[in-house]
Amino acid sequence: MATIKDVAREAGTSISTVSKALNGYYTISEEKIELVKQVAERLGYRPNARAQTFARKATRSVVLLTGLKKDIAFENPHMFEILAGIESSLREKDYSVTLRHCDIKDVCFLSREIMSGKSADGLMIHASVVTKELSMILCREEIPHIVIGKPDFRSNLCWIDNNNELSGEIAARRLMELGHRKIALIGSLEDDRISEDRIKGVLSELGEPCIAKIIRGDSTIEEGERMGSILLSEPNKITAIICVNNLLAVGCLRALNEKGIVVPDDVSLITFDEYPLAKYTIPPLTTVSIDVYDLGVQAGKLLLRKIKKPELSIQSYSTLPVLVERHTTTRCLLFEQDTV
Amino acid sequence: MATIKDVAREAGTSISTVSKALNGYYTISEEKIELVKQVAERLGYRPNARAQTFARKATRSVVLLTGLKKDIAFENPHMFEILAGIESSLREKDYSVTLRHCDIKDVCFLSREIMSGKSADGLMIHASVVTKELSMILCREEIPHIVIGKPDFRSNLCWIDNNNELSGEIAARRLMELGHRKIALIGSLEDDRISEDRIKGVLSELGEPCIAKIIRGDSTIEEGERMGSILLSEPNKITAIICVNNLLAVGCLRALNEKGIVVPDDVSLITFDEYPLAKYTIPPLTTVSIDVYDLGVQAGKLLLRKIKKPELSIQSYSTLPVLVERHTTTRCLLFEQDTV
DNA sequence: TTGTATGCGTTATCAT
DNA sequence: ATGATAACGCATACAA
Repeated sequence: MATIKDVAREAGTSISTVSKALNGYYTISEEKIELVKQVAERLGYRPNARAQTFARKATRSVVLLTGLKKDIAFENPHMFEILAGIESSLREKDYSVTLRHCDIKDVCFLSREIMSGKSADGLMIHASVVTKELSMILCREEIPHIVIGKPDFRSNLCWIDNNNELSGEIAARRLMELGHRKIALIGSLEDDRISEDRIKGVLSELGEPCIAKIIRGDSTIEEGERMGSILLSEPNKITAIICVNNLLAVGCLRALNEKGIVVPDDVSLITFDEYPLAKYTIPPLTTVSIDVYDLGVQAGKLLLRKIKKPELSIQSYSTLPVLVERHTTTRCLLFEQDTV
Repeated sequence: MATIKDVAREAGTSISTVSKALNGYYTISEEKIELVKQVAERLGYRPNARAQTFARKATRSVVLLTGLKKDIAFENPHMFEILAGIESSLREKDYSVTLRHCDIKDVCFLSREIMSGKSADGLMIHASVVTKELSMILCREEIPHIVIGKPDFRSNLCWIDNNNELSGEIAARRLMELGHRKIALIGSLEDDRISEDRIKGVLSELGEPCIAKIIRGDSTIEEGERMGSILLSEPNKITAIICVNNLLAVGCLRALNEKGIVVPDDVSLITFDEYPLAKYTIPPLTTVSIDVYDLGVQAGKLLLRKIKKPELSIQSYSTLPVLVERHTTTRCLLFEQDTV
């Protein structure tokens, strides 16, 4: 295996010239650079990454700390989609991600071990494992980091998340645009923060007069179906329903089917996220979705900036939701006639 | 930041003693080991991983080469579940995985770059990006590797996969056990190797007399529905259906529902894989599934062995399918009466 | 059992 | 523009 020494000898120069030539220092003459590159090519020289890492005092890598228990990829594919995004933006700058399983119990120990052991230049940490203690450590020791998801406590952590409240607003606004004025809302229970945020957004956009009813229950298909039936048995005529997630929407769709109500002609239905079922229902669901891949891309870029300039204090970043209009929403003919 | 030098000075010994004490060399006396550990602890000493990596001439890491395009995590969560398994078995031995996007076009270049640049000790490569040329390189240069999935050509590569043919056999056998003798098979098109393997397994177990019909089509819900209807309109009374994958099963289930046929009382239905819909249908699907996480665990272990002993020539390994009996299969009452 | 000395392959500083 | 050389922090062969 050829080393930098061999290249230097063959090219008749010093190793420092070789190093500079290959790393694009502008103090080396064009001819030397050409020469060195040719020799390197001829000898099949590849810089030893381990030595580079050591000499440069930087690994050009970050580690992602997150739960990786069995079935995680099926229960939470979002995380891996984010990971794919992260990888892409890091790769662009010649950085790499390494994956590390992590409990909430050992996140502090691990973070310390990784950073003080210098096995990575920065940390990405899934919000589900961050603690206040960790937040202290990261900030006090000025560790370049970014949390994936919003921590559920106040801190100086740097985090990135999607904006569920905004998603709620977008869903509501779209229904309004389509002429709907009697809108019901099927939510999850109060301890589901995502659900609460979306509901908040919906309400802020809709205003009281348009809300026909809010109803909450467990986040399952069965509960969605139950709540859907309740909604339909009410005297107040509803023209559209917002379901706070996929499972509730599927359940609700079933309830509508059973009662012979045609979607979207009789009632429009809108929900959030692509996963797990949005495109498999009949008709496929209109949703307000997140570009999770892009979330990862942004997370990677942010962390890279923090690594270059640790004093930088970016705090948080939210990605924009997008409306994916499939086949459960349509113009409300009822009110259409009023306005025309 | 304390280095090994500092520890040596504080402990009043040499750095080599410190190194040995901390790395469990048995030539160091108990007392010295105790002393060194205490000093190290007191100084908060952490070995510099970059220096270790350099001195040891090993990174204790492997890289996973696979496609990571947008939406990959939703289209192919299996790969990430495997990844989680890989991480777990590597972590146990203090190794780590780093993730790297890779096209089929640049897999050779990348593999070479990573290995000759010494940025990893071994390679895991997804079958979808391996080529014959790559296979030559890996074997000729004796690169510790393992391919995730079976390469679609003969080679000396080391690979790991699940056994779809065996899955087919298990599905068939289970239906037989339940007393079914008139069984139909809904498959994907001939170019779908997974489908073909499963069909092969089913046929080998079932034998001609039990097969009522084989029908093939595109791997979509709609096609599954179409094929299901065809099956049901035949005069030959079917008591069970095997669908080669989730989408076809869901479509078939729809066809059955439409005709008012009750599953599993009138007809049993069995399919393969958990993803994407097996547990969301009514009733939830009985499937023959793969423990993908375990597939990853095994892959990790195998690669580790290859790294320790590169001359080892393990060639392939298959994981065992498991029957997940949910609610679309039941005993066949028709034939039950005959035999009792 | 312990210590000395060398090597690992680069990068980077400072002369020239 | 080029080169000599000192780091980088640890592991390890060998000497004691």
